[in-house]
Amino acid sequence: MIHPTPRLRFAPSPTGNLHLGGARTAMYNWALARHLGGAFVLRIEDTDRARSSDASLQVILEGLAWLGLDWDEGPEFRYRDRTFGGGDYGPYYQMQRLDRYAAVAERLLASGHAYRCYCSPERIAEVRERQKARKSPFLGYDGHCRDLTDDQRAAFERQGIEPNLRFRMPKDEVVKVHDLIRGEVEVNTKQLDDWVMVRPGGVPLYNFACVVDDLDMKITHVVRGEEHFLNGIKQRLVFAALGAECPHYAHIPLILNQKGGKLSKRDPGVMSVLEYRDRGYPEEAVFNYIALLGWGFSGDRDVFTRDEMVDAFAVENVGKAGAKFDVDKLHWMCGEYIRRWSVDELLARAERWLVPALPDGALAAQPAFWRNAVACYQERIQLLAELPGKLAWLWARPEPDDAAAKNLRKHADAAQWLSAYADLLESLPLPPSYPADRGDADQLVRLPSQKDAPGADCRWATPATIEAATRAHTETAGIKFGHFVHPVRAALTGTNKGPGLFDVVFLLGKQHCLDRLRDVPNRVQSTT
RNA sequence: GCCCCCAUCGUCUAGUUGGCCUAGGAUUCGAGAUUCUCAUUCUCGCGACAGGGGUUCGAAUCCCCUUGGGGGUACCA
Repeated sequence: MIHPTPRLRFAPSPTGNLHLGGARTAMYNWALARHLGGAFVLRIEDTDRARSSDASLQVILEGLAWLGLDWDEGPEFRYRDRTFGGGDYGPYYQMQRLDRYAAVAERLLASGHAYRCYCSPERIAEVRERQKARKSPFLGYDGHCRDLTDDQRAAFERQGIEPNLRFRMPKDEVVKVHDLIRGEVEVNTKQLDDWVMVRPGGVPLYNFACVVDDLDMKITHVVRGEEHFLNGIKQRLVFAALGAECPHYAHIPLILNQKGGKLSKRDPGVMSVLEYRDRGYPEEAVFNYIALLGWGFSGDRDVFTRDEMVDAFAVENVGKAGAKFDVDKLHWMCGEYIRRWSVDELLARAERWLVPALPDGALAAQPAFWRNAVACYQERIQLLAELPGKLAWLWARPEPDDAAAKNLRKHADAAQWLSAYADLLESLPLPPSYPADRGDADQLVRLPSQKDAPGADCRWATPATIEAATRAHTETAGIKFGHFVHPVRAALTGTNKGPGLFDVVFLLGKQHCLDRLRDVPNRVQSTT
């Protein structure tokens, strides 16, 4: 009887980074565990000592934690204010469970399900070459040591050859399995060879260690990539040899890169999840997006919370076809989440990118100012990392880009417009330029919306009053407002895009506005 | 080579027991509206049941073949 409480696990090997594919597998296990009210276990399969590294382990733990895939049991790990892991079925590192594997291996050896193999790697390779040469439909171990006599074995031992342990696969047997995703599948064991369970020296290999652990940890459902499908057959046979029932298996299709091939290191899709974090992808967006890779939340909604996902999730509904990774939609999703945040939330999330980019201590010194600055870009970014670059014109005099320079030259009178406008702004009570103390201006005025701008008694020129004055100015000067705005924005920000012009003027403050309006056109002309 | 799996707009998908599908949503792309630019928002549009055979009164939905993809075939996981 399978354990009554649903128990799922994600069992990565710390031999590389955690990419979106692995994260999705972890997520589906996590979601199913939560959906069923069971436990989510994290187990580290570190038996490949040559390739396992602590760095990889850290990336995996942190990546999972970042995405909010909290594990009930497994390695203990602190992330922000929470501690994950622990549990009564440990240890959760396979290299700490060697005695368990040895004990089970002994059992299998005694029952005849396993046998010692003394073949050298060279001989194995030779066998394979010969098989290939004669185009054998079967490639794999030939069972050379499958039926060694005691004498033969003793002879090998005397030579000092350390054997590995192989699993004695049934010959030509049809194994019928029910996969939660694939349905009924039949596999003939003649495709499979007697695979190695334990290396010479006692470190187990995947298919063996995995079964011992799934058994010991009372795992009820195994959700993993379809590359493990045949492993599922091998593992099922080990469970049977042990007289145990195997868990439910669900083999999900892989995530494909944009060309339809396997995810490779050079594809953006295979960045570590921590790289996504470091590039300013909101974790909710990444979570939401990868949930959609192979699974549909509903017919008419793509954006949902993690609780909603847990509520709706069923492995049976995961598609059978591989899904291609689409950066465009991920980026859209990121923008979608950023726009849904409050401005304060955005500011808090952006801190990590703002602090290193801004002058020392700037953020802490004038939070209201930066709150306004950031608010102007909430609808204009998809990744948090874009913020410093977008805001740079505020503290560094911008070099007009090509499009902006063009706007500055477009009208013959532009230079005059700018200097006249500088005179106008000079007469207005603009807030002082950053980093000077801007008084209460930033507290009183909330950008980019002018809805909650204060009334006429505000001692500062607000975007609304600046706009009114500007419109009046262009009207008397006989300048078309639409034409006027472009060179001004170009002079002030160096680009032809961005926030409303009067938000720009308000944020920039008096001195910077005057400097740029009076200086930039000269510099542009001199460089052309 | 052999084995297994898959197949709806460019992409992610809805379509669960065949009829309500002249195939729905999202994204991308195109057009328009709003507007000081960009962005947001809104409206409209382009765009798919891989092909061929069946079964059936009726198929995107069931069966077969072909084609096309993916995976496996380790002393990796």
